[in-house]
Amino acid sequence: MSVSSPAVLGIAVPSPLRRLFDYRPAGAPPEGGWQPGLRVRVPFGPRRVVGVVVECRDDSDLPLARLKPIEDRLDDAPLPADWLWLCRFTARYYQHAPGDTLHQALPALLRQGRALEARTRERWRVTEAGAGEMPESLGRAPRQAELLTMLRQHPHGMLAQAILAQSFTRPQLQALERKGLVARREEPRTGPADAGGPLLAEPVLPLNREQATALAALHEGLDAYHPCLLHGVTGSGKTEVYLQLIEAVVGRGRQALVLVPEIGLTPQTLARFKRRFRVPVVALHSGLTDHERLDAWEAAASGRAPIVIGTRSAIFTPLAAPGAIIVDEEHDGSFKQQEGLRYHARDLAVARAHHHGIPLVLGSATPSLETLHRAQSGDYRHLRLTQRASRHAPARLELVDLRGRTRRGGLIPPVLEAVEETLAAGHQVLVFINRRGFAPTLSCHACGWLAECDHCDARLTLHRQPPLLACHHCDQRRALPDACPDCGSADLRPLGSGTERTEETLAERFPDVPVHRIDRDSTRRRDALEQTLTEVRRGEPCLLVGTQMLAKGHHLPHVTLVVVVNADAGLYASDFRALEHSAQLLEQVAGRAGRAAHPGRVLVQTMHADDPHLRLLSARGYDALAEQLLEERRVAALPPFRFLALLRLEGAQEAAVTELGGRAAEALREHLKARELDVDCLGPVPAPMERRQNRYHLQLMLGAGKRSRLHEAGAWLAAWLEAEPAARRVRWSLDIDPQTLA
DNA sequence: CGACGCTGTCAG
DNA sequence: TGACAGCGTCGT
Repeated sequence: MSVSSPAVLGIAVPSPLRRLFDYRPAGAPPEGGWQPGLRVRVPFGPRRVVGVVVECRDDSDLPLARLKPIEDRLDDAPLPADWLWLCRFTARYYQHAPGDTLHQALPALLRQGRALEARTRERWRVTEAGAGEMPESLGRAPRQAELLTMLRQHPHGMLAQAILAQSFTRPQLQALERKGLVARREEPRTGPADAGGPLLAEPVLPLNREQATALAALHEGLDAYHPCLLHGVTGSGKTEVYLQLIEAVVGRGRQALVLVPEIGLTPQTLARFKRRFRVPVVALHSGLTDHERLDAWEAAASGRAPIVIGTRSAIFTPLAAPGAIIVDEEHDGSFKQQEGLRYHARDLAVARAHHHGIPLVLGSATPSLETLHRAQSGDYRHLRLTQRASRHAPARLELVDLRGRTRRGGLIPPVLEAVEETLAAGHQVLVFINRRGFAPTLSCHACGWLAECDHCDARLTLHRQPPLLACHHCDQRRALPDACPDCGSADLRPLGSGTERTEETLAERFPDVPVHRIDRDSTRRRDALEQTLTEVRRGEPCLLVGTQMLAKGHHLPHVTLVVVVNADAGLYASDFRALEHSAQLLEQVAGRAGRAAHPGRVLVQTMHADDPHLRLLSARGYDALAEQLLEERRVAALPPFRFLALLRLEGAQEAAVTELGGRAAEALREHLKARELDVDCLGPVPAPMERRQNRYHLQLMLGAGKRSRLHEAGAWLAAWLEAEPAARRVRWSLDIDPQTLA
């Protein structure tokens, strides 16, 4: 087959510019000819960068003579086509620069130009000759003789690493190799995908009727795009369904990709997957080195890794034989990247499963309203798991009215009594408080002064260990003042409670019981969280005080009382998703209670015990509230009934940001009117926290009933901004399907 | 006079 | 985004 050579290569280079750059091919084309997916090194301005060929064409907007030739070709074969497809889809959908998108989706070493090759390890074993009698030639080489003896005891050979660890040397190995007594072999680092034999390393767990029905439904569609919401209460055994689906997928020689929330990729979760299967489970987490990450990427791309499990960015892992995608806790906010390329891994999972024609499972006890809506409208199959393994009904939320009650460390007397009773019964208590630090802020009792950040429109949080005032939105840290900077009074008092203060109060009140605090400050040390949880799982009575970190994933079978210090944060927030997220969080926290032999109680402190949403959640649970919220969204024309995009603008000078925002809105409105596009444009309005890190934040909201219209308007706006000189002094980004309006 | 920082421009 | 040029300020 002759391969024609294109005159022009459209190349994605690492830059925020939303276009490809054209180059002329140079040097020998690879065996398969020039193709999208090949990496090249190209001159770009004063730099040399690694780019990826995206288009092979015969013409360019520029005269061919003005195009620079590429400097170097880095690959013989293109990067995986499924990966390139997803990157291009992502760049288009999120209106992001193609080069930047591709680079973000590539392991660091590939980004730097490193070759993509299977990383191997070296195994040595004795040859037939070496297995016979000890040759005389080794009479004067005692170490070689010892080495040979050792290798003879390992019929499957030994890794070079292990041999060298026994203080043998490489020259000794090579000497034996020259004598034909031992041989070396390179083997893949992760074992071969299929060594024959059974797939499972442990038996499957028996399924209840609902699980069996769900699994059967999933089995029906193994060869087609088949999206399902696996809607199962905490403890209903979603993971077992995933595991048995994966068994079927891998059994057919395909690969499964599992996405989990950032907080969900715990050693425990991973251990459960690894325990079940005899095939390699590749985990992609933040702790990997660049080499390990490249290794994992290669293992997935080559098909050697049948099971890939990872957080948000793992959606960009290429797969040789995709068989299913599972998104666990699909409602979790960590699937949405909140800066730069603002993609949602769950939504990309949907697109990817559709592209490959494979099943997709979105699992959650508290599905996002988006997913719930699509399940109800028939886009997704709705599979429910309502039974808990423990046979106790999920704990109901009991609302505790805070009005007019004195609080100690955030807790009122009847709640403290409930804590006492639970501890006395030999159980554990979890106190959930969504504020780090000692207290939300410091105030002057004489004049009402509040400690505020110099760089943000925010209060400084009071910390006690170490004692300081810190801003949770920027890096400002200040020493504690001795007196009020306004009136000089020395009567400065903490206002409200954070984890540190609640911990302190509880430790004073219950001196005989250990109090463990779990938040970002206390678990900064690696493994600190796992250590504490191991301790807690031993089951001795104790108190756990923590933030969101505690709400998700972790099994705490001895906790029978959960206290939510304050449920009001999301109740009346301006963000239209705040209530949904609050309800999900409360339900998740409640799910921590009473998983073992004892039923649980969940006490929810609130200033708004009469709030209808809160009452509905308490009386009838998340599903009922979700129905209500969906109805409200429909009436208000908000997602999932309408599609949104948010233009965020930020800059050091307020005037420049405001001016640009105003003109962008005006230009867009004119365009929408002229083209009769059914898209509305709200703003510009200051962002909820207008000043952050001394930068002003402004936003413009676009809404449309049809995705294609929104897309068109967004693309036009991005193009306008790129062509606008004033936009260079203001940082701007387009957030398609924004998760929060902050 | 050179060191430094700010701003504007350009990238095929 | 990042490299660099052009320009102004400042310190010795």
